[in-house]
Amino acid sequence: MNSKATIVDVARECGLSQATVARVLNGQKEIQVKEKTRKRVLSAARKIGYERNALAANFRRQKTKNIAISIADLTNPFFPELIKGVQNKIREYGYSIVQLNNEWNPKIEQDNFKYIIQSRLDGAIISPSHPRANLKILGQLPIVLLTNSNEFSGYDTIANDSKGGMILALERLFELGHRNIALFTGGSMMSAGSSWRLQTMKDFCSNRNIFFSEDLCIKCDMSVSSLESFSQARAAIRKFINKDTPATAIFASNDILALAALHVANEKGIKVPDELSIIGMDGILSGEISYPTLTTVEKNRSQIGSLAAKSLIEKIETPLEWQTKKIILPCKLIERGSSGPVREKK
Amino acid sequence: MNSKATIVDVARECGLSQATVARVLNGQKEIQVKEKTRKRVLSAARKIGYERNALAANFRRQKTKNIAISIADLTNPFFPELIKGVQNKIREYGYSIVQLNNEWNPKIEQDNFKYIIQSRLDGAIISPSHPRANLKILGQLPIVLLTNSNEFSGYDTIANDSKGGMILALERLFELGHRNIALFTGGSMMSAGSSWRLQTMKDFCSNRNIFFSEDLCIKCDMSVSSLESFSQARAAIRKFINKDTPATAIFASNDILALAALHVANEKGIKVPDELSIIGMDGILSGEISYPTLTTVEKNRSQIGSLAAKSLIEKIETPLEWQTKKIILPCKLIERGSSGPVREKK
DNA sequence: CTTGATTTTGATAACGTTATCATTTTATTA
DNA sequence: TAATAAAATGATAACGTTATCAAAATCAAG
Repeated sequence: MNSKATIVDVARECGLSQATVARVLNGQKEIQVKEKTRKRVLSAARKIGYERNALAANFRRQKTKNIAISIADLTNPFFPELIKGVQNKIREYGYSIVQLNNEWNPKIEQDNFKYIIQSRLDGAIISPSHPRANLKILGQLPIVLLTNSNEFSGYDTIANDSKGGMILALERLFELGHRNIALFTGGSMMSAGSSWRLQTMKDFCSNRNIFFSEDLCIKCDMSVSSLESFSQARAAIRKFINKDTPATAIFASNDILALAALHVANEKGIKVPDELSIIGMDGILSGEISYPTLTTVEKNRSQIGSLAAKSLIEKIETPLEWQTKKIILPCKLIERGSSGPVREKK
Repeated sequence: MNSKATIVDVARECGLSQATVARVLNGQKEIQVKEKTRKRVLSAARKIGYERNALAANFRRQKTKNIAISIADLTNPFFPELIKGVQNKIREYGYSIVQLNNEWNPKIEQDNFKYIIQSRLDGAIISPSHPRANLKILGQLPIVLLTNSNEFSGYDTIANDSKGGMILALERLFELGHRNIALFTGGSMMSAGSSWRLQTMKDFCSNRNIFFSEDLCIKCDMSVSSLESFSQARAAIRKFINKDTPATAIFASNDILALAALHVANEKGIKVPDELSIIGMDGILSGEISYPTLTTVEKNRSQIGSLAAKSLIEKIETPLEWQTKKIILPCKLIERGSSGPVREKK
C-alpha cells in the first residue's frame, strides 16, 4: 500500500471540497475553518492514511524549506559541531539540511552550486573551498559565507575573530611570564592565512618589547586530511625542538598542530606545561581528551552554525532589502593542562 | 533576473517543440535526437539562461534523487567519516544527502521519519537511536540500517563484527603475553551492549585458561556526548587503577574509553605500553594523535557508509523482489603505540 | 520511385498541491 | 426580519516537467 492518498481522496472521503481539505491539512495559521469541518477532514485523512506530498507542495510554491550546507570535508573536526548548530536552529523554522561536500575540489564545489540552483534550495551556508570560489552561479540566492576573508565583499559572512583570539592567547602567555613564544602555523589552502598571523606575532612582540625572529616561526604544510596534517606537523615540530630553542611556549594556529607539538614533547620527555606551554586554536574534541588536556582558543562552532542559520533564514523569509551583514565573533581562551607559568630551565 | 526561464521558453526561442527540448536537456540516454537540433536547443538554453527546475521534475517523477541519513548526533566521531563514505558513493549515482539528527530524542527521530515520507525521499540510511525504534511509519521505503542488533529482523542491516573485533584484540594481547586483561565497557544507550562483551570475555578467558573475574570488568555510564562520556570514563578508570590491580592490559569497548584509560595512566605515571597495554575500538582521529598513539580495533566507517549507500541505491533502483541482506564487516586491528608485550613488574 | 520500416519530432495530458477567486453560509445590526 | 458584513467553503487554474502516443521526416530496400 503505497502512501498514494491525495488531498482529493480525502475530500471525497469526507464530502468536502479539496480546497477546504487543503486548508485544514496544510494551511498556515489555522484561520478560517470551522472546528467541526476540521475534525471531519482530519479523521478522514487519518482513515485513508493521507501523507502530505511535499513534492507537489514544494513545486507549487517553488520553495523547498531545504537549505544547503556546502563544506570541503565533513571529517574535518571543525564542521560537525557547526552543522549541529545549524541543525538545531533551523529545526525551529521547519527547514532541513542538504549536506554537500566538495573534498576541496573546486569542480565538485561548482557542481554542488549548480545542484543548489537547480534543486531550488531556499538558501545556502557555504564554507568556500578557496578564496576565489565562484559564487556567481548562485545569483540572487540567499547565502551566508563561513569566512572572515575580505575577498568576499558584498556577501554576508560570519566567522570567529581569529586575530583577536590569537592575541588572547599571546597575552595570556605573556602574563604567565613567557618571553620566547614560537608561532606554529600551517599554510592553509584558504589564502595566505599565515601571513597575517606572522604580522600579528611581530606586532605583539614589538609592542611588549619581547624578542621574536623568524626562527621562532614554524611552518608546515597543511594537508586535506587532519591526519596527514598531523604527521606533517609532527615532522616540522621535531626539527624545531631539536635545535635547542629558547622558546618556552608555542602558539599553534589550530589544535591539530598544537596536538602534534604536544605529541612530540611527550615523545622527547619534555614536560608540558612545566618546560613548555602549548596553546592551540579551535577547541576540537581531541584536545579535550589528550594528556595533558590542551589549552586552546575556542571557536564556538555551534554558535557560528546557529547564527549563520538565523541570519540565512531571516534573509530567506524577508525578501525586502537586505544590507550585507558581516559578523565576527570573539574567541574564548580555554585554559587547560598544556599551559602554565614559565619555569627556569635548570 | 530570477532564473525563471522554462523549457517552454527555450522551445519558443529555438522554434522546436517543448517535448524535443525536454529530450535534449533532461532526457536520459541521449538517444533519439539529431545532433543539429540538439545544438539548436543547447544554444537557445544557454542564451536565455535556462536552469532545470528540479522541483517540477521531482514532482512529475515522484522521485527526489535524495536520500536521508538519520543519525543521533553528528558530533559523535563515528559518523562524519561514515557519511563521507555515503557521500562519495552516491555522488556516482547522482544522489544527494539530506542529513537528519535526532539528538537521541525518539520524538525528533519520529518526526524525521515523517519528514522522510512526506518529502518523498527515495530511501534512507538509518542509525536507530534505540533498539525499538519505530520504523513502521517508513512503510515500504527502501532503507538500510546501521546496526548489528538482531532486534531488526526483516530489515537490511550493515555493521562491523564487533565481537570478532574484540576477539582479535584479546588474541593479540594474549600473544603478547598478557594474562590479566581488564574489560572496560560503557553501558551504551543502544541495548545491553555490555552483556555480550562480558560473555565474550569470559568465554575467551576460559578457552585460554586464563583468569578473569568481574573485578577485571570496569563499567561506566556512556553519555550522549563524547566529552561527558570521557569524563565519566576517567572517573571509573581512576577508581579501578587505584586498587592495585594485577591487570597488565585493558581492552576498552570504544576509543573514548580507551583514551580515558590512557589519560589516567599518564596522569598516574603508569607507562603505556610498558606497564599497561591499552586497546580501544573504533579508530577515531583522537586515537591517532594521542600520546602514545592508540592501538585500536578499527571499524572502517567509510567502507560501511559506502556499502550502505550501494546497497540502498540497488534497492531503490531495482523495484523487483529484494531479499533482506545483512552485512557484517570484519574489524581490523591497528597496532599503534599503546600496546606491547607484557613486562614483569619489578 | 514507392513502400514499409525506422528514426525523429510534436501535441497534450497528467502529477498534487496552493492561490485566487466566486459562492454560500453564518453572524451582526438597524 | 431584512439588509449587510463577515466567515466559511467551493470551483478551478496554474506551477514546469515527464510520459505517452501520434505525426512527420528520414532511410532502406524492392
